[in-house]
Amino acid sequence: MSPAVEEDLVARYADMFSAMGTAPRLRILRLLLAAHPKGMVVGEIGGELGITASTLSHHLEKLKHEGLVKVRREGTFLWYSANADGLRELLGFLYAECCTRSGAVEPESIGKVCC
Amino acid sequence: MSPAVEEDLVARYADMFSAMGTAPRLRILRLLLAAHPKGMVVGEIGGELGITASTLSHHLEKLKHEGLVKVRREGTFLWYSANADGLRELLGFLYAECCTRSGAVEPESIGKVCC
DNA sequence: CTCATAATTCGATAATCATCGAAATACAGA
DNA sequence: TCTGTATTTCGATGATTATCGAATTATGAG
Repeated sequence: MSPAVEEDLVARYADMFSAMGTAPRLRILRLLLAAHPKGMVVGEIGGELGITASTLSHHLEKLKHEGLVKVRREGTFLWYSANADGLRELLGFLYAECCTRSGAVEPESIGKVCC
Repeated sequence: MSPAVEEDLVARYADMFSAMGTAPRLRILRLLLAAHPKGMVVGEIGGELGITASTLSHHLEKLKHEGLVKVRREGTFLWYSANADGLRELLGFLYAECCTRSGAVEPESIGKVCC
């Protein structure tokens, strides 16, 4: 991978981490993961977390923009759900940095994976 | 786990993600992981990444405060290194959310772990 | 076409953040 | 103790961010 591309990737992952870097947004993401793959309607998320509509809309926009959630419309409702592809990519990056590339963290300690 | 404690944990993980949520800090962390476990001296980090001393100091303080790096003094030099415990905890959280609790991401897709 | 509901966009504000240069501190050697 | 180097702290500034209520848009039902 060329250095420039790698720099861009790092910047992109930083943005993804930043999107998860506030309690309200991380709670939203957890909620959507718990409701995966169906996801949740905006109003239900707001009701569950006690976030006003406009604030919630901005948070969802940010999460969507960084590829952590996706949205589909169903009539007048918008269903937000976790974006598995984005999360897998980010998790893979963190795993590679911590385990594969540096060996700072032992894979077995992350969670039982197999065997 | 009591709900209050879980909320606190989520807030803490959010702060850790936030610490990784800017390109300069994520680059610092990558650099320290690559130099793990020895770590690097502040001046060397700054030289490598082209960050002024005072800015770098603030970034390192933030990473340290969130438990992502640690520091030891050796004479007049400060050696910063990745904090494996903090990273393992954060990686474990993300893994649990994405793979264990929700099944949104398949463990095998993260990286070759074993078998 | 009008109405009601869902959600976003607008406009604004207070708070946090990233960054810098200059000054201060910490430490080792002479 | 004085000097030089490493690093942090101080003080300040511009930029971004989180948040809110009000206004607007989108959609389907009647």
